[in-house]
Amino acid sequence: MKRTSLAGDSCPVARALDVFGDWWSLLIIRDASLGRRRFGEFQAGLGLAKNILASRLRTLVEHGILKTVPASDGSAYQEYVLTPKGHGIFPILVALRQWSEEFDDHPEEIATILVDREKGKPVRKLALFSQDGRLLNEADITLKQRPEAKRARASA
Amino acid sequence: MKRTSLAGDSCPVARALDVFGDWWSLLIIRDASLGRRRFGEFQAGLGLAKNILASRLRTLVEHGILKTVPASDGSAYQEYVLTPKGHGIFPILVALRQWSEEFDDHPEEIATILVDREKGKPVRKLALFSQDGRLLNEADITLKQRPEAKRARASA
DNA sequence: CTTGTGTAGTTGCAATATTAAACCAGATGC
DNA sequence: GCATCTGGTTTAATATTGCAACTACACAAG
Repeated sequence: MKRTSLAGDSCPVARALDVFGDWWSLLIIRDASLGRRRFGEFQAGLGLAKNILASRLRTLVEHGILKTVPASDGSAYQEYVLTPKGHGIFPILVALRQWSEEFDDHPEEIATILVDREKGKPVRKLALFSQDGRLLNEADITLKQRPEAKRARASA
Repeated sequence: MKRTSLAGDSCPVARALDVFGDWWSLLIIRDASLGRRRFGEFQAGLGLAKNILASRLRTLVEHGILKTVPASDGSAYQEYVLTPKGHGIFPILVALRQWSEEFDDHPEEIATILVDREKGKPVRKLALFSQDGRLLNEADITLKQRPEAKRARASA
């Protein structure tokens, strides 16, 4: 009766959700990407229970999204920072943000906007392009079975 | 002691997660975007308990992501289809997929690839551009306080 | 070195959510 | 009309979440 795991699923969306698809993980990752590093910072900023936070940090570290490093202030504590795999989640956060900006019923409650650091102007919407540079929308794409070949069989 | 709601949060990421950030909603939306419409299709395809599915469908309809329509086969049953707000989640699904494709520890278990329908070639990675067309990455952006930010609690 | 305070958790318990399975009503098919 | 299919709801067991209390160690002051 455990919560059903999506780990072995063949769908990459499900596989991603299996790693950080719970109620808090993406918010922890968001805070990490904003520079929060310490257990107490996450706990105070998110307002979640400490046992839940400890559990989430543990699994995010296990999955290689966060790693622990010695505290940057020279103390004996540790800090949690994003790995490259964790930084790879950034586009997902942007996509979530842009969906709320476009479709939220109360957009006036949104406090911040994403701007490019150089010019201070809002960014464009994330866009999907074909290999030859055409702009694609949902109707222009389809799923194809992955060619099973690829990896050299038996790396012997 | 209820599961803490993120609905009133000022962060657009949290607001999006409040709507479809649970264990099953995004998978239901994924299936809907692949053309699944019937309760039984979702239930069989996802393998989740029927009461959970019923509950999720109800809240997704309440949030305006799905709507019910008369069955397309002329029967007296109803079907669930994505609204424009629901179709707007598509880039999030793409971002999740691309993260798994790039960072999953067992990418050989991923069954499908996303191709453009016209040429049948894999799509490019989602990309974020500035208003004047420069390609941006995580380090090139920053958050700015929204000018007319109204009341709200908590973080960025 | 002793006391006090802050940080980072763990533990125990109550409340809530998820699951699986049984049940049920209306629609469909024969 | 009767059996079956579809789309749920109900019930009971189990798992997860949230909260509060507790602990262990770090650090700072005296």
